[in-house]
Amino acid sequence: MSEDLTARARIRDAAIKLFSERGIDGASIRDIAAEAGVSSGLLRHHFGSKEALRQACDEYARDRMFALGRELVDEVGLENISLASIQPVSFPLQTYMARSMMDGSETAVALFLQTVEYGAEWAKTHGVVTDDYRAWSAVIAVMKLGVFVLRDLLELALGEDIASPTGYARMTRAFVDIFSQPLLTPEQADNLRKD
Amino acid sequence: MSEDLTARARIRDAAIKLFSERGIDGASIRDIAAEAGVSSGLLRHHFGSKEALRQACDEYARDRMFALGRELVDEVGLENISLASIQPVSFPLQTYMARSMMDGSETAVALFLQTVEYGAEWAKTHGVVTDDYRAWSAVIAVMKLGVFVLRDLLELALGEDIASPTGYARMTRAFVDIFSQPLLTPEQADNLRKD
DNA sequence: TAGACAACTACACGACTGTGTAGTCAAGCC
DNA sequence: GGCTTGACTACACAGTCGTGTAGTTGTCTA
Repeated sequence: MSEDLTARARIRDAAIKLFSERGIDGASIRDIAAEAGVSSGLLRHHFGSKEALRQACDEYARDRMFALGRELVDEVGLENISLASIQPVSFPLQTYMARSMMDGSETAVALFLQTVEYGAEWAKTHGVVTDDYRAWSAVIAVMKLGVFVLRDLLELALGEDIASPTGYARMTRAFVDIFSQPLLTPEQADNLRKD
Repeated sequence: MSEDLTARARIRDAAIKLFSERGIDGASIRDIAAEAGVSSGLLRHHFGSKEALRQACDEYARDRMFALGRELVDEVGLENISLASIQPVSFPLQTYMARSMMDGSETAVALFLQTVEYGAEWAKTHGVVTDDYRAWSAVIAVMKLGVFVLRDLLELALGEDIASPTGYARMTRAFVDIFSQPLLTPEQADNLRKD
């Protein structure tokens, strides 16, 4: 939250931080203003209302994430993206977006539905075996969001910050381990499908 | 919320319902009292404070879930439990517990850590391939909780209530599909592990 | 130099929060 | 009968919330 940002940008960054940590209702405009080092009146002057501030944060986070994605693809090409390299910037944005989705914000929910749609298409064209691509994609999507929304619990279980290099590596490897081996045998799967 | 329950039980059930839907901070004691059909003073008379009410709900939900699990194992044996049969009763309790975990309640967080511990042991004894059982179990646990905490989003994507028979079946089958086939090839997994 | 206008602050408002207090009412016991 | 006790309600209190309003400052420009 450096001083060379405009007050408007500092307010927006503070809002993204506190909304992420406490949820929309849990972060008051007075807290956000204090975090940004301005009066609550100035927040109101720049954004009009708490709801408008939240919308501005949503759109900023969404556009910034898209821009980051494009930059990365342009720079290094799609096939050899290093997850670790984008993490420091994209992580707070993803965390905010996950929380905003949970709180039902319009822009965030639209992005979620779009992601589910994309995931379903991906599954179709990549040989995923299911007869309900939408459900498959939706469940994957909420499970992924769970990691962001329940970050505190995850860190408690791991004993370290998942934004730290080692914590992030442990989480990433766990994902790889989970999604590279089947947890159910074909027989177990068939049995469960009968219920 | 039937009338033949004691007022204390009605308040507790109403609290579990509203805490689940709106989170701890989002549900006021006046709303809970109204949902239970009593005055807010009576809520206070029975539970002393909002915090104590939340603790009572935590312990009730935990004990009830344990009891349900025991009953089920005693009745039908471990190997042929039908998921659908316990769903109507256990679902609200799990939803409440997930939300309470997210809100950082002590009893709920303790249960979460216990679950992660149990999951790690399960992975060890069931041939899961990973060199960080705790991380593996923790990530699985938060992903599973994500489904409860982000239930609204999931239902929006599916277009139906996941407590409905068809919605619940779609979700369960998606889980089966996801966890019965690897999403990453061994080569992809090895590449990601190098990051 | 005067005026316009954006950036910014201070303060008061009504609504809602959890909590505290006083009191009513009916059932059980001496 | 009187008396205690637990279930229950009504209401007031202080604090915090989002919002509204009035006013100050500084900078650009006609």
